[in-house]
Amino acid sequence: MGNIKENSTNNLNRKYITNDCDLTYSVCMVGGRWKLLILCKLEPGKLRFSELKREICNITERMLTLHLRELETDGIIKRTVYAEVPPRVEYELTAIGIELIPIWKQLSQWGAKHRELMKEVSAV
Amino acid sequence: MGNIKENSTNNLNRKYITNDCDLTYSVCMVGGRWKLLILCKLEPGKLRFSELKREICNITERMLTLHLRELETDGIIKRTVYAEVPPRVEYELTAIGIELIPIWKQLSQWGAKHRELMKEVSAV
DNA sequence: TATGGTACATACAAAAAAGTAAGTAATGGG
DNA sequence: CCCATTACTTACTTTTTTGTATGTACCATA
Repeated sequence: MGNIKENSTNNLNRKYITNDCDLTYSVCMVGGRWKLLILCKLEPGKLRFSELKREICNITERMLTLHLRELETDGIIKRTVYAEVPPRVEYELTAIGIELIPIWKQLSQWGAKHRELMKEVSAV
Repeated sequence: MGNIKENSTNNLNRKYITNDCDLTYSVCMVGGRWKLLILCKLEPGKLRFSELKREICNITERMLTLHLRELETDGIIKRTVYAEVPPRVEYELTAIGIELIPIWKQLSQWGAKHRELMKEVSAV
């Protein structure tokens, strides 16, 4: 997220893992703290920076910026700047980003089911 | 992974996010560096600690232990200890763990497609 | 008695991610 | 000229995750 050390074991391991496994690669791509929340908010359509900020309470501007940048770099969202003052910037899912949606739905359902299951277990 | 500070903003935000969103919850559950690789290896069936270690080159015993513990705590894998010397411990997916498999497949395909796409883009 | 294998545990260090606080550019309106 | 608004930067601190190195229990076998 900030600077990474190119030759740290940590970074080399990340590369090794994501090269080796498409699944790990995918999860890395959306693994940041706020990324999925951002993507969820963008599902219905375009949103401005300030709208995202308002919708995701607790996120700081810095975190929002960083995650948006990474998602953009990874081609999952598209950023459009309008030459106005004060500035207007809109974010939206790209085609490949939209392809994630049906998969999310399933993961989401799995999560809900898992959550229920854990509740039952801890209740016993 | 180690000790977490219960009332840090970091931890409170994690809780807020995972409570709010089943999707983020799911991804958190498999978000550790080596977790998905471990789960992939377990897909065909039970494996011993040492077998996992051998199959996932570069992983340290500490990391393998930590991730296995978390996956176990989260009910995604099951740990069976045999009272032998030297010890034998086997790991396998649970029912809810197995339910993740079809979702992985799709995510994996998405990842492969995304990877191709990024290659094309950077080639231009 | 020393050695070896298995599946860990522990103390510590390094790296990365997340969060805090303050500042910036541009310009239209008062 | 001063202030407000928007979408960010930047420098810094804290927290969390990952990695390194070493140690442990158990008993069978050499």
